[in-house]
Amino acid sequence: MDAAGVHETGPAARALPVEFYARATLTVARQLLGKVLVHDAPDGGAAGIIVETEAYIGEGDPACHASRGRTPRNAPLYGPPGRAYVYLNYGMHWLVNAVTEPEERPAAVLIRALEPIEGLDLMRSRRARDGVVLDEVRLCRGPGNLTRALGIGAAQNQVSLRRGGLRIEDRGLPRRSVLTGPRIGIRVGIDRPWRFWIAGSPCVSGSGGQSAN
DNA sequence: CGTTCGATGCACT
DNA sequence: GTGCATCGAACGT
Repeated sequence: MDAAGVHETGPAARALPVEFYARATLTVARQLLGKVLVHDAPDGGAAGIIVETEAYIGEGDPACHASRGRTPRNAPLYGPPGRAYVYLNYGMHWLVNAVTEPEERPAAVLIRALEPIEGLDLMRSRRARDGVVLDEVRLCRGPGNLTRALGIGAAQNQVSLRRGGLRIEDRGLPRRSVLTGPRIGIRVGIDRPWRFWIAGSPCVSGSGGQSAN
């Protein structure tokens, strides 16, 4: 609560509660669309609207990191919901997930793309490469790109998404129509339509998206 | 200890 | 559409 004890209006109030994450992963993946991923880092803050997600669910999902059982690396998947699971992929890209489901049920939602809304200049400088200026649409398109733009890395693994520098907030943005289709960038489990994105958003990765639903 | 390979991004053909 | 950069986790000797 704030000083007046009336109503809390800061970041902590807008951050999604643990109950949001402690549900079926497909539900969380869909409902994270339109929410805002925020990272207040030492070198500055930046934020964007989540426009693309993918669900990775349990040891029975061959594309989920938990498919071969619990390991030190994937331990965050087995931990409490509402925390971040951040790991290095292909030796160069940090990918950020929101851990879902009740504790001990390994599952998470991969954040794949954002529409940048805050800290655009900082994002550009973080992503600057050979002096090329990136347009807003490409700034956070792709899971490895958005972590770089937001300054997310190993230090954010397992942090709470409810308080602290890394948060996901509900800012009451208007609901937009959602499409679903197969997950991309994986070689197994492509039969499951567990990718979700906001229809028509230019910031969505891959083809941007025609598919069913 | 060596080998494989991945929830990618980007340049290039 | 193909190839490559780059590295640590996982697994098989």
